Amino acid sequence: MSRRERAESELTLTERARRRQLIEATVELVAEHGYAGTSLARIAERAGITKAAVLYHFPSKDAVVRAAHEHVLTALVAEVATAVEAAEPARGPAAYIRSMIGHLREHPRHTRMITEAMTNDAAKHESAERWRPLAQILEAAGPNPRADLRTLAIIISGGIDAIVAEQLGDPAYDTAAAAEQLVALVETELSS
Amino acid sequence: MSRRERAESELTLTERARRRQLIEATVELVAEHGYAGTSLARIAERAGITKAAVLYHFPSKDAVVRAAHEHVLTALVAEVATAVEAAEPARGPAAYIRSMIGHLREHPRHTRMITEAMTNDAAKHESAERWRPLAQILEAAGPNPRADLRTLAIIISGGIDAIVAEQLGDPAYDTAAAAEQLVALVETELSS
DNA sequence: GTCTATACCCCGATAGAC
DNA sequence: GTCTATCGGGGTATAGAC
Repeated sequence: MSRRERAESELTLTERARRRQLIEATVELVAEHGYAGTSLARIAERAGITKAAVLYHFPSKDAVVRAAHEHVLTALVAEVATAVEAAEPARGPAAYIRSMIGHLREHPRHTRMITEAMTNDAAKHESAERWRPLAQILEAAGPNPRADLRTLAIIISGGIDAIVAEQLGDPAYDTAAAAEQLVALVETELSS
Repeated sequence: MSRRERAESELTLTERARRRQLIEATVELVAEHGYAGTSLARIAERAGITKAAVLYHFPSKDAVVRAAHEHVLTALVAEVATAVEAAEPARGPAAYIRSMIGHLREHPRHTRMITEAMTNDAAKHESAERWRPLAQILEAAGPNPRADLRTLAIIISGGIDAIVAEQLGDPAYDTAAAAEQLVALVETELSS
């Protein structure tokens, strides 16, 4: 709803420590019990304070969860961006797919946090924020006569989500191999 | 958790009418307000009875929502199965994609109900129930040297979900065109 | 067999004391 | 900055009216 009221630099030291502590507790709890199973009381308990104290540092439960979501998303976006920029444009889509699936495989708790956040209405994230960067990467990879890049980006994102979700339910599922298969599918399409 | 205790035929007339009424009310409410925004009190209010009366017909709120979810899913599965069986095996994947996206476009309320159910823990649906039938359709479509069919099925399902979700956020999005693009992608892959 | 009334406990949030 | 107290509302369980 509203932007961050104060800049990070204006926060007290203890304030920043508390926020970080609460965010970490929230990421763990959402990973373990999902959004609905994560109550203010549990977050407070894990941080050693009371419900009301949590609501002193954040205006609402949704704000806590949103902060935790952003924390985790920032790390993901940074890693994917680095990987894509390090690749030559033609391999951008492959770098995007591999780094995103790889990051989520290495941070399963973050994964649950992100998937939970996508569904709960806090996800006022315009879906465009998800597909537009990928569509640009696809465009930079070269001319593509056949596909609408928005739809292709949406399909790829959905495929990534489904692969990652599959591993959540079946830890033995080989997401690296799945990533390679998705990469092959996309590169075939881009050169068709 | 447990199977249906009594067969449909053993239910009272009023019981069946009430269940249907409650399921319809729940589908509408979940479509309008999401799972979290759908309370027993609202379901009861829309049906003209009290919370406790709802819990006479169903053992819990989750059971009501699960019944509503199954109701909607049954219609989807039936339509898709009919379309796939009517197609020659080689066009099975195309029929699957087109009929599923088409059905969800024509029943937006069902769509919200299904996507909400997928995330909330009531989704004890082994994901295998989703990808295995599609993997069989892919297998029946012909020999496929390159792709692991489980992963291909997972990617296709994710793509379908993402396309349908996109339309929920942007009603102007052309899901029919997106379906054709996904069909083309899959058929290219299957003939590679 | 169908339903109402009631009561319980947990949740998110607010007010105000320390 | 953190607490207790309290509120409205949620899901659930039971007693008992009809």
